[in-house]
Amino acid sequence: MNINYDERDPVSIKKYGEKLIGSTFTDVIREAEISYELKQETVEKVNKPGYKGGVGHLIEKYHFGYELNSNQEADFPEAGVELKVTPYEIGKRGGYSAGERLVISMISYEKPVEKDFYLSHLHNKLNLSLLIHYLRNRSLPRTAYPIDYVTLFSPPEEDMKIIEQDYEKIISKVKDGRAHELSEGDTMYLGACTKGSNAEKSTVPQKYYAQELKARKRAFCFKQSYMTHVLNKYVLKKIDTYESILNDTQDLEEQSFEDLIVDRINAHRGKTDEKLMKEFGLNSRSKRLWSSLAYRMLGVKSNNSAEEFEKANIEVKAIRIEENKSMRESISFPSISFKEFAYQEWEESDFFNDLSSKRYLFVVFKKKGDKYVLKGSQLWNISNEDLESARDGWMKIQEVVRQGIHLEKKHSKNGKTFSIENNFPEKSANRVIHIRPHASKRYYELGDGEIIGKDRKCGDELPDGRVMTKQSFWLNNTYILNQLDDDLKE
DNA sequence: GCATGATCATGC
DNA sequence: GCATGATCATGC
Repeated sequence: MNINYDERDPVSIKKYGEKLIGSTFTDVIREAEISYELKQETVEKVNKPGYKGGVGHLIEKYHFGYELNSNQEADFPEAGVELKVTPYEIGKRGGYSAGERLVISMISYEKPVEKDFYLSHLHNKLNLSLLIHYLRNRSLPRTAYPIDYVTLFSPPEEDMKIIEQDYEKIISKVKDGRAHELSEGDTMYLGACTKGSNAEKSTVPQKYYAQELKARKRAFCFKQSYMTHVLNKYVLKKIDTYESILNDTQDLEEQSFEDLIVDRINAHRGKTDEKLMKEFGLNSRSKRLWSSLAYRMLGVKSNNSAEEFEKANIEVKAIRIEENKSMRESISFPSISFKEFAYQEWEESDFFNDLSSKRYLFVVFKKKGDKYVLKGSQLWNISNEDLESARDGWMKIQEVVRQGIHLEKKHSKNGKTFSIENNFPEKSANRVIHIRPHASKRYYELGDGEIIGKDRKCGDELPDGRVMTKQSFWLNNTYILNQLDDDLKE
């Protein structure tokens, strides 16, 4: 490959990058100006199961011809362009999503924070990126992944406003010596994600602001949900399907996005479900009713989704509190694949990624007579401390799966029915999470040849080959109730 | 009254 | 067809 581009010109860099479209990483290595032996070695190395985050390096080194640097400047300083090689995936239902969050730069605990976002090194790095998207298909070796899209991307002004607010929120924790309280779910589009293999190895003193307190190593990133939006809107150029909550960026001059959405809901405090239904012209008592009410209060007219919420991974969750102050439902997560779960690291698990980066907008209704009255709303995400508790529960459940779960038939007293009991920790064993079935029918293959249930799709294979009904992690209803602001519970 | 396994039912 | 919000049934 003849390396030929103008490193001062973003468009020239992009044009040169576009030569990659249609290639795989094997092709990139094949074109490199290195010995045959080294090429062989490189392919082998990249395809090893544990190989980390390096396919981007192949492109930097062999296609663009520069050595990687981890300095604070952009990769092409004269053009102000940062090169980002990042995966995307095609879901079961044909939707496109970002494969990962996009890491931008480390958060330093050793230097004073840069107070002005627009003058910060971070802004310099995220202002203009050359995104190179490859399709990740886990059934193929890594070097066979195809490079499909090359796109210059700058966050639009309305996003930059929110990114700035996110930045302020993150640096104010660092500045207060509270970096140990940072969490990716604290913010909207720009997150503070963990870095390093795990908490034991990657916790360091907050040298500049609180030497005595250690905090997890973290980096600024664009959240995965934000990158999914970028992929669909700017890379694939799909037509926008989500309504916005913000009318224009003016909305953010006076208050933060968080305050704005909570205020919009809270303006309706004290109204009954009946009254709200009438006000918004909703008449069906379907299971969508509660979230529909929330979106209408937010000013979203048609859908049960909003652009900002999709980008920020905010989920609207209606919470109904009974007259005895209990809450019926726990909050479910996508079902588990036991074979993956059994030997996964916590911070690489789907559950961790989901739980730590997700935010909920709780819209709380309290039962009064035969009606529900709106108490208000609260934007919530799990604290770092509680995430540790969840980790503890997760690991105990994982241990049961590794040991080989006990499954036992238990007949009811009259002998007419039976259930399959397991030895997962019970709900009360962990403050934050529990595990429970989530499928339309039960399905078990008990290993002795006995099959219970008809629909194999409702089951999930265990590492030892047996099958049990699909299970999900749930946030305990008692925990959620405990997290609500006092005035929402009264 | 709650825990736990099980299932319903809507909407994409 | 499937994910997921919602709810049920049994037993303590």
